[in-house]
Amino acid sequence: MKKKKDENTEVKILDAAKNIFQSKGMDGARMQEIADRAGINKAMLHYYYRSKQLLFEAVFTNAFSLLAPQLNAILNDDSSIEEKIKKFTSNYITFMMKHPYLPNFIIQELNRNEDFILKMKNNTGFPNLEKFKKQVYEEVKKDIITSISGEQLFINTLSLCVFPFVGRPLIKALINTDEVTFNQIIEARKIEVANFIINSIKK
Amino acid sequence: MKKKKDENTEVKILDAAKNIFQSKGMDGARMQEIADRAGINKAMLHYYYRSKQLLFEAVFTNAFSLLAPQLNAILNDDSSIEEKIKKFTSNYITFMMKHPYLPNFIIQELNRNEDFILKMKNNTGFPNLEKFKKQVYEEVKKDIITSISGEQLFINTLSLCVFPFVGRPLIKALINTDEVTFNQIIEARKIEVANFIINSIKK
DNA sequence: ATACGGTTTAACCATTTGGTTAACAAATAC
DNA sequence: GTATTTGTTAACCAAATGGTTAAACCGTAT
Repeated sequence: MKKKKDENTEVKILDAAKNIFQSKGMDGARMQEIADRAGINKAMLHYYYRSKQLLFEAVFTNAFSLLAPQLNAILNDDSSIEEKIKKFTSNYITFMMKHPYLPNFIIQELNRNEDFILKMKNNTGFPNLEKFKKQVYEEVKKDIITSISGEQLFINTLSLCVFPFVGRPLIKALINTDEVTFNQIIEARKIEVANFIINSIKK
Repeated sequence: MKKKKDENTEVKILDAAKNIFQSKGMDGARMQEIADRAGINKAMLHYYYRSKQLLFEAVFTNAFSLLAPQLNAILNDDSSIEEKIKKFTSNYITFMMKHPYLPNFIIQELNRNEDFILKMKNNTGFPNLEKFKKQVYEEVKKDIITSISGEQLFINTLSLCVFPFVGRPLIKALINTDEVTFNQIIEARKIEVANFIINSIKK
């Protein structure tokens, strides 16, 4: 089987690249460091991925397509807004606790190169908010929840879930707490965030 | 007056460095680009600030001390929690609309080098949450607001204010909107966020 | 006028960095 | 078995980059 070796190497490279890019960013990452981490010669990086830019894009796309379906699945299921909020916050916070590097990586790199998101948008599976927005509109009309736009509710929910991960060092310093306690606070948010939101919008 | 010239240059450098560092980050910034932007010779950067690292730290400290007092002022004044939330969200969002680069810069660089925050903590004027926490505790006890910890309420408030600026490109893509509309949404949040929070915690 | 201090510049330097090459190794095909 | 393709490496390269230096500049005091 001739594929054995190169598949291994290709995966090893991607894993190493993931690790380095996600902790140091595109600009901070060094090709040599990626090669070292993968335990192979630097030339192999170019053999499999041609350039730093392309290797980076592979990592980024990979990371993004890990995050996007999570959003989509919940936004488009058939439960009520309240149910959706509960599922979303709990799932998303759990997910990010497993991949704490991810949100920051994606946000950081999207800020560095805004055009990047366009490539993602063209991918199938890019999250679509239409159903959620319509649903919010309906529930507001039926007086189930207070008057709020789908966009604002979505931004609020996303902010409450993601920001503690992105702003971790800042928040940790501001509330003057250590790593362990901070993780407990995050853990508590799996439920707290949903309650906070629902408390706010439920009539 | 011999100070005239160098003060000008020093300030010109800091301004240019601010601009470059805040849009490209420490790793992405180039000393030559900073010099070009300041309209001076690259050697001057080292004459006034010795190294890239020190120049960066000057910019960072500068940026941070622009943000910190904002927090402190509101957290330590004598109004009720509800008043504080209102002031805080409105002030903070207004502030960030004026400096849209700032939150991302600070968060990005704190993630790159977590030790950095320690230096900031030693500065006088680093925000202190004690009063706010005590106040939340009291208002919960008096049944003015629902049961919530000061930390969680603070994290929620900060998240709702800051995240839309940090995650701007991502959110813009997700809610599928253009720059102008997005700015309107942000503008609306000056009031929306406070209402959202107060709705949630007020009994 | 001249000597002196800080300021500014062009040229230079060592190192790092992304990327290439040419030769070697190891499968696979014939 | 041998030719051929694929995978891997060490050595190399040019460009970029942070930083230095030595000389020039310029306002001021003597």
